[in-house]
Amino acid sequence: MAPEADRTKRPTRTSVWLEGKPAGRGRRSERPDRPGQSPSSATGQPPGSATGRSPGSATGQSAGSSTGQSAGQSGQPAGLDRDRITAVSVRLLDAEGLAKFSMRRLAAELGVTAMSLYWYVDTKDDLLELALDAVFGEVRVPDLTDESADWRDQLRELAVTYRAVLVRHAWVSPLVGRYLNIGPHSMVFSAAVQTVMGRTGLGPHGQTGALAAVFQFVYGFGTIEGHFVQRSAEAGVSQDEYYRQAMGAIGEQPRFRASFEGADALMASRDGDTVAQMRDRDFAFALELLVAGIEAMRDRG
Amino acid sequence: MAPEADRTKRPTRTSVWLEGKPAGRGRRSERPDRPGQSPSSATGQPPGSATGRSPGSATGQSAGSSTGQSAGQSGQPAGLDRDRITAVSVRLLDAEGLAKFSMRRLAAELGVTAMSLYWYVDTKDDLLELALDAVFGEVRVPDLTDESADWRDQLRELAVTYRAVLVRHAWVSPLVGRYLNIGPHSMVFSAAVQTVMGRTGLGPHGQTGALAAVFQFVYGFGTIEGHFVQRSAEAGVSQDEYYRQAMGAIGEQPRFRASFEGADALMASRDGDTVAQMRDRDFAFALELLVAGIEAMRDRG
DNA sequence: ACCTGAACACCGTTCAAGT
DNA sequence: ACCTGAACACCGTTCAAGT
Repeated sequence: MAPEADRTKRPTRTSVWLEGKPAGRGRRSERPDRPGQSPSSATGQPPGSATGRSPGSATGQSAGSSTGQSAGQSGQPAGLDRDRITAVSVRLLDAEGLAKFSMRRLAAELGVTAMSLYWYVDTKDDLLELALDAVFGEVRVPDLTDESADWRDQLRELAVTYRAVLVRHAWVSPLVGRYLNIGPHSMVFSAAVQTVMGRTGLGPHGQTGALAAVFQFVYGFGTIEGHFVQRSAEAGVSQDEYYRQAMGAIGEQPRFRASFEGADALMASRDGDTVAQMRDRDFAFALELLVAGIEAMRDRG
Repeated sequence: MAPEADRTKRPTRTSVWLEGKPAGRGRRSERPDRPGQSPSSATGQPPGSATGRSPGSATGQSAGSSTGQSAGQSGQPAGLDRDRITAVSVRLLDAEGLAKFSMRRLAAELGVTAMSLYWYVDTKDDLLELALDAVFGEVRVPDLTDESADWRDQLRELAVTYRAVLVRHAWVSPLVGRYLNIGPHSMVFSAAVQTVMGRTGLGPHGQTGALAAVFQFVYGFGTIEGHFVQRSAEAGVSQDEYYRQAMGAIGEQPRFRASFEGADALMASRDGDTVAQMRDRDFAFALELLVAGIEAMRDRG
């Protein structure tokens, strides 16, 4: 048989978590060539549960350069491993954003050439998947064995903790859409979500619908909020100052004069609140709205 | 006075829509150097309303190469303008995705060099903002002057049409978070959203919270759905086949055996439905949940 | 007024080679 | 086993120059 045209350069394999070798230390794997995109992405949230091997502290502190045994210039060691690479990736993504994150930049931070990284991961996407799952390790999952707990409280806790992750790590949002999210920490989170939804009293169809309502809302909210927080920080001003400047800039445009009463009214109704307070209040209200909505749909049969 | 250090290469100016010259044909503008990020990004949705100059049909058909008067090799004309560039950008973004969209690729499609484009826009970001607003021209806005209309129907219509845009153009989602969204079409949409929220009977604070609940949900839902649709298309298989393959690939992994009953149960409960049907049902249920939630919060005072 | 060529400072990734 | 240098095929953008 003639060699099958070799299709594209890289055989499709949609997730680091679907590698040949199980626990994944180093070593370029044999790339099982599996297709796929998870049910999570079809319905809005991942399937089962899993155990998590912790990747050390994902959010380190020193943002200088290579910490520890750097290899200098020539040949060997350098003390790399997936966990360290992942941790430094998270730090870099937090500090400089997804757009500026590159294999070369990361390698420099680790005191190594870009090509060294390819011993530990197959692609940049693999690295981002690892970073993504690492920050899902930050979610606080409620005690699911507590039979007496109110599902409303558990749902609120999951929503709040998911929002916090999205805001702390603005780069997470685009990746959630991009990958399977079947890493160990992601699985713990989505298993918790499903368990809690199971306690609402809704039927199976209602559960998936309500799950989408709640967590797609949190995803959207946290995404926009994270962007805003990051932009203000990059501009070196407070969120309130940033907000004020933006409103001013838009208001100055003659194009917008006519259509600006709504925003002005909103501005006026602030009553001295900060944008952070306004956002928190919106989030809290929306969450109560969703809980009330679940109850209403349940009572409706 | 000495020249003020010249900060970065490009003075900050956060939106094409905040250019010096109003209607924006060609000509590198004088870059007013304004700061800002809109209130929309703080609260989740833009401010006022606006009128829209239509950029021709944003979604053209011929996906070959330069349509019409191409300049060949040497000097002049080429028949470029912002509307044509925007329309071709949308076509290219739809066909090949945000990741593959480049100034050079677009220029080739227009039969021109990349540098020509910089006569019409200052940056790639400007171009993406124009494309983004162009597809917001696809939203169907309900008749807001109809006093007898039910706000529930109008809210559903806006949600459905926003979802459709996000799914048809998967590249829209990351851009919504990135830019101000103060283009004419975006403004029409958000003004409609605010008008309809004003009819729910909620107080001002409730309105912004409920607005976030509904439209951040739609944003999240449409984002994930758009990704899934695009991935299936790229893989050249139906959505159902794609879903099946993904489940199979994950299920094969021993790591996931233990944690897979939940997903299996979900799989079994499908009863022969397609993933598209499941998604539509989830969306519809979530939307009714949100409407019921708004009513409950309103009656709660 | 509108378009181009060459150049700068980047990318992700492959491959053959070093130790 | 782990790391590197050189190279390939790309990026966005600037600048001086063409017509």
